[in-house]
Amino acid sequence: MHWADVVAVNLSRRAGKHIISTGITPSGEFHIGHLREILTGEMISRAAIDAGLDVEFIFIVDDADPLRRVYPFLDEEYDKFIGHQIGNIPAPDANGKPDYERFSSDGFSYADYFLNPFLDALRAIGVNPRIVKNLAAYRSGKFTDCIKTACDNADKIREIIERVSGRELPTNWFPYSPIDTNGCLFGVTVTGYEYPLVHYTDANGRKCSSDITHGHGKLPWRIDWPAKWAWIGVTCEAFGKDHGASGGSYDTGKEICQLFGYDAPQPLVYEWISLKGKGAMSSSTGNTIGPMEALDLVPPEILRFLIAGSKPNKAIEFDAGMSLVNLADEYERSCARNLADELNDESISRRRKVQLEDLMGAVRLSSIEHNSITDSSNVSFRHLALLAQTKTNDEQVWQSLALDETNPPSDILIDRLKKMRTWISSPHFPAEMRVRVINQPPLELISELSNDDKSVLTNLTKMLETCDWDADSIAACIVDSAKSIDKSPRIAYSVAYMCLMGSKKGPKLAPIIAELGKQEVIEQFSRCLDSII
RNA sequence: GGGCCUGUAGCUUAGUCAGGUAGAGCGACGGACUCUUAAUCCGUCGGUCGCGGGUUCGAACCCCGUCAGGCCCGCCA
Repeated sequence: MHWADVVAVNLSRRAGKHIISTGITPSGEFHIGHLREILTGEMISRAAIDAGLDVEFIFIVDDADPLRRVYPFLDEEYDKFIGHQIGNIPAPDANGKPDYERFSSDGFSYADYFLNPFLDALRAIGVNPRIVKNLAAYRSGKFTDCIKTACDNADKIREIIERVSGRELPTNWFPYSPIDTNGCLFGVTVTGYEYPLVHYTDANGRKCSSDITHGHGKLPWRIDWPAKWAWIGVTCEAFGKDHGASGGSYDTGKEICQLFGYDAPQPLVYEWISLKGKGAMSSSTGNTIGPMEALDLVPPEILRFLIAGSKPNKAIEFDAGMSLVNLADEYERSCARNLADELNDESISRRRKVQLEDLMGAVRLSSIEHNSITDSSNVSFRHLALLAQTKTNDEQVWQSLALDETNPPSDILIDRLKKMRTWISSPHFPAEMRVRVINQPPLELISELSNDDKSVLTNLTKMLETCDWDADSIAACIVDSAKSIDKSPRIAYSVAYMCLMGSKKGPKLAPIIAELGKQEVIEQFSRCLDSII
């Protein structure tokens, strides 16, 4: 059974409505690591819906969190906003300076600046969660009951965190952080509590009070999280391994949640996505591929397939090079198979059956539209990469695929080709996929040629001299050059690839030769022949 | 220091909860096809399951130890 279906089965033991939750702090550029958070939750939602449950999928935006430091992409001016809630400070402009004008005119915040493009990417990928903004929830009083419970039970919460996480909290620790009169969360020390007021001193030592029912503050993360479970009614949440480690915030949250009179949601811990050969993804070091950048290169269903096809506890190494080709082609191959039929075959082993079920689940959860037919383009990535490189305009590509007005290319295929062209012109496109023609004899390869190979090459060169310069005629020449000495056309293709591209294999050759021009090809073949002798 | 996760074929991995002949996909190799030759089809090769002990009739799986990588024990999410 697919991992998302396993979670759905577990959820079905709990009656009533299910709320599957995800959450991210928009403190900087989003990257595809964040996509795993969202997609893991979304796929559980789909599986739960398929299992007949009443399900809502939500995305909590943690815009009540403070700006922690001036990130490299920010101007020094942001220094004064450190400790301020990111949903309550201006977004950076093109130069990284705070855009006060926009913030005061339409309230466009730092959090919105990073969140909005991510939401666009989510739509493109078929994810449409209900958005819950944390800051607004605090301000509208959604957290009030939980804040009161937390303040009333400060000692119990302290005990839970100290026992479960094994760390000692400072003596002045308090389970609620008010913002000071400037809106800063840092440097504030709570000195007393008399409902509904908390008394505190700010960074400058001034004594102030804050009414906890007004939402001018924030619960620390380890309390904020279970409080959200309680007021929203979250029944399942997928979260990263950082939260999932024992003694981590899920463990403490599970117990704190009980104080709010609520049972913790079903957890699912997922691993990080890293960039192949570059380690973990990090916004601050620039070691990221943003979801938007990824979507320019990778068809959304393939991105879904990446997540759906790996068990959540497996680390994913993403790279936009050869792995992407393999991933995309695996998706296409899987779509082309009739997995249901294969599964019905009584003779397959139990093991095989499990594998087929998992694959079928992964394909099912990869379609952009829930339970639509698969988003297959029916053309392999490899083949499309080749066509996109050898055909300058799209019409020629469609022609080559035998598509015309009566049988037009699908929207998916049109989108794929567009992305393929972007990918080809990007630095991510792998060198081994690039069609490149050489003009020097590849001496090392040629030295291995047999006598048959040499005769075929001689024949081919001669035949091409009198050949009509179109793909069909050239293809015939290639075949005949081998046939004329009773050899497989394979030999002819192989020597031609070696001489023209320096490899033993390659993309469909005749159209490429046709585009190269007769003189160029014959000269290169001749140079190769000369260097053999 | 304490805890958690991961380690299985060249690569990606299933199988570990419930011990019972190590299974796939890709790649590689071989073959077929007068041939969309980076396609398709058929076939073959490939594994001391990180390492060492233990329990057991039997261990990838359970137990102990050990090595490697990652993570948590922050007002971080």
